[in-house]
Amino acid sequence: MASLTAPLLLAPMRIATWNVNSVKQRVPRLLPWLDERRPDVVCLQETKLADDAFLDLLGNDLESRGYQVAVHGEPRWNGVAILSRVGLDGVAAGLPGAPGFPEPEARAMAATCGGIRVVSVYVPNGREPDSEHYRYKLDWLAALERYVRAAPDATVVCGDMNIAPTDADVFDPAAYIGQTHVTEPERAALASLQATGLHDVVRDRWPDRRVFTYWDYRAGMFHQDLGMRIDLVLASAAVASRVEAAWVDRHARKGTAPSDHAPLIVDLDEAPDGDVGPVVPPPSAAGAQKRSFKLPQSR
DNA sequence: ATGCCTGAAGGGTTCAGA
Repeated sequence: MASLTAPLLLAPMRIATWNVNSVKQRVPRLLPWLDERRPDVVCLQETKLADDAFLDLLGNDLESRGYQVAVHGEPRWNGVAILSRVGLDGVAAGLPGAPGFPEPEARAMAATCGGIRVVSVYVPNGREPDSEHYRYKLDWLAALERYVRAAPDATVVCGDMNIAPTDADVFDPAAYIGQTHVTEPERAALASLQATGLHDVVRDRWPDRRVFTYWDYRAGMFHQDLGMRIDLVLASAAVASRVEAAWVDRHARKGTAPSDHAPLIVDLDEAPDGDVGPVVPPPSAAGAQKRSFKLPQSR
């Protein structure tokens, strides 16, 4: 009876991740976005809601769309969730051995969806280099790396890493010198995490593009495309080999009451080693990706 | 402008975010 499960494990699958900056405020954007993009698995960050409040707010709307829901939140800050309509098994809230500040915070959860171990993470901000919060961030990242090392072959870490991997991932590297998100220890921690065998699938797909996932709300930063790429989908080889499209859904950052982050969308092919060529993203995303390059602007 | 906007909790403001 293995035939009942084997095809399911190889089914095409759309995984998305989105720092929504309060799921309560984002309901008018989240639900239409789910209907438009139809992701099979969604990792959310910064839900900013306790678990019961999340389920009271969205449980029915998500169930009616076919999603099972796993939440790990707090009343006020942080909070992650995983939505899935391809199974939601082995749900684990939190990150074993992760430090707190001082208490453990709701910054990670994992579940197995469609045969893939999916991890939704909201890495601590770090605030100021060398601060207690910065050290907390680095310690937390070390716990994440330990977790990934013990994870199954098919694993994907999705979320807000709060680190720009390289200078190409910030609109003006000079403006960020000495700031969190770009310091060498943070980047080294991220590189070490990736060195466990995780592929940055959006950058892999757009190696030379200006690709951001976060734009400050202030001063027209999004309109000028002055942002950072700090949200990542990091896929193990078994998952990365199936990627047929990986892009930033800039459309979701536009319009009324957006999050300050855009979602990432990754489509997995059904064939692990198929020879299907790259798939062009939907028109709205293709247009966004074709924006002309701009010189970095000083603030 | 060393938080320009947004959100949360709580209370007439402060903290947090990247």
